[in-house]
Amino acid sequence: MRVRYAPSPTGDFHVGGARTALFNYLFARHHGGSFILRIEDTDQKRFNPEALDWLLNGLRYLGLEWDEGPDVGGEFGPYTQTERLDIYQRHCQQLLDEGKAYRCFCTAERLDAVRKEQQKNKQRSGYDRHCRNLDPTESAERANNGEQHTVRIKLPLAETITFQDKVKGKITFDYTNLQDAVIMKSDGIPTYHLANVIDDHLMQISHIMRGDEWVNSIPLHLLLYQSFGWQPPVMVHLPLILNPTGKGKMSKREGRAPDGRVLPVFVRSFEEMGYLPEAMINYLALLGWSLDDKTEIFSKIELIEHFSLERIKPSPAAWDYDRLDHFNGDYIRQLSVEALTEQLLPFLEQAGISATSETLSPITPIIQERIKTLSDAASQVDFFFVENLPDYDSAELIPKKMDAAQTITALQEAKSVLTTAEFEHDALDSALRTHAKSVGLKVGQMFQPIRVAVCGRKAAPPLLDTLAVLGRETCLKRIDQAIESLNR
RNA sequence: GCCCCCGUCGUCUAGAGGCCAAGGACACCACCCUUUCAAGGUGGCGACACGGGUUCGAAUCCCGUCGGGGGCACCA
Repeated sequence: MRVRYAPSPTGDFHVGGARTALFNYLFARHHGGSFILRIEDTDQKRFNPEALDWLLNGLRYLGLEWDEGPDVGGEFGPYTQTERLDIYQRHCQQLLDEGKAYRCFCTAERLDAVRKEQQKNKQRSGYDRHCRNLDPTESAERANNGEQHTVRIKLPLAETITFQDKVKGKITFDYTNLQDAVIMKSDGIPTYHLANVIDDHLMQISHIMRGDEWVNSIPLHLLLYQSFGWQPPVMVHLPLILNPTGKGKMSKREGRAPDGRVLPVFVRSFEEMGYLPEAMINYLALLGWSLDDKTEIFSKIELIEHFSLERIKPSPAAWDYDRLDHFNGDYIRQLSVEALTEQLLPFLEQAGISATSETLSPITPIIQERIKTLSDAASQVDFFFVENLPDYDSAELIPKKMDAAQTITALQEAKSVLTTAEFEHDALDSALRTHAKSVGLKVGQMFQPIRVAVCGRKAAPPLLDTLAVLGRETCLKRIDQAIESLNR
């Protein structure tokens, strides 16, 4: 089994592409086959020099290592199409010689005009086969004289083709509805169709696994295989990923949620936001594939073990950010404190918080179940790392059914406990509870003011652990500041 | 417009004629736990697009309608 992921380096690495790469990878690993990376850079106009790095880094982040590719080589190289132009030329010439393809001298202007006319007359748009029956000798002569031309494949004029797709099942096309597609552009670079077919054959690809948007070109590709006398690979077309709304295929550009939150679509963005590769892979695998009616969490090893083409669904699936967040939170909670601490450090630094393994590790366990992404941590731990809190919001400081004066009293009572208590969870717990009770306060009436005084907000990690980490000095100082703020 | 594909809770899905008065998960709601926020637990809301067949019996098979998606480039 040999499969390939063959992206075009025109833009950033999209999660849709990542899903395709993942399925190819899982299939290869499941069967002990090879996963090949091929760069289809035949579109010079849209080529983006950064795209290759984005792609390679993205695949590495996801942990989808490839066996053959542009950087690692392999016995079927080169793996970048622009380095294989002579191969395409040779094969194209063969089709020309055998009369299976023909040169087209039509100008872009003429093609435009034809298309416009067809649209005006509500006819099917497509090439009118103007050059199809040019005399071969004349055609060769004009080409030799340097006349600009493309090469088009000669489609059967009346024929129907039926083939099997592993996901979709039987599909039938009528060649009459298709047109003589360009296989070689006038600059001597092949189009996707030609290069893709030649490479898949030469690289001995056994299964073509790619997005659904390609099904319409299967008849053309099949004709190409047939023209060369080659056996086509097994076709596997993966359902498209739709926008969260279910409307249209997932955007190629990052969007924004109604609340202003960025909606990432690039692998790089998810990485930067602190999504764990394990969670990404788990989520991605379940978009269009499932094992059974209950298993949700899969490690990469388990995915490899269970993956099968038969269980790929034919219908498209909408992207669900909430579900991804759920998976990511789950994987974050599975991490050891040490591992999570190390993963968190770069994200905190990014946010301008200078934490270290030593200062962060006591905090990690108390925020672990409160974050969905690694970048969420910054806004949760910030108060541990600042010298002075921003001004207090007295509405938060003062508990319901209490006033400023009562709150000040509560804080003063708390202070008296914290001045002497041992700064450790259990000791603080019993000391504060007992004292609150003895001065006639409910636990919450004392805890809320302390929490806000110390953390600067109501929604915060567990209080006692927080106090213990912060230490006596800081806690007392912040409580004083809170009292002062209430007196103002 | 033409061609191809798809159609189970809002979303991801299980379901390959009787095991389904349709199961799980996310989201949402309620309750429990609880010092807040989470996490966790329990419960709830919620779907076979519609209409015809076939069959003793259909979410599952067939046809049509409707809806959705994709493709119709010297882009991939």
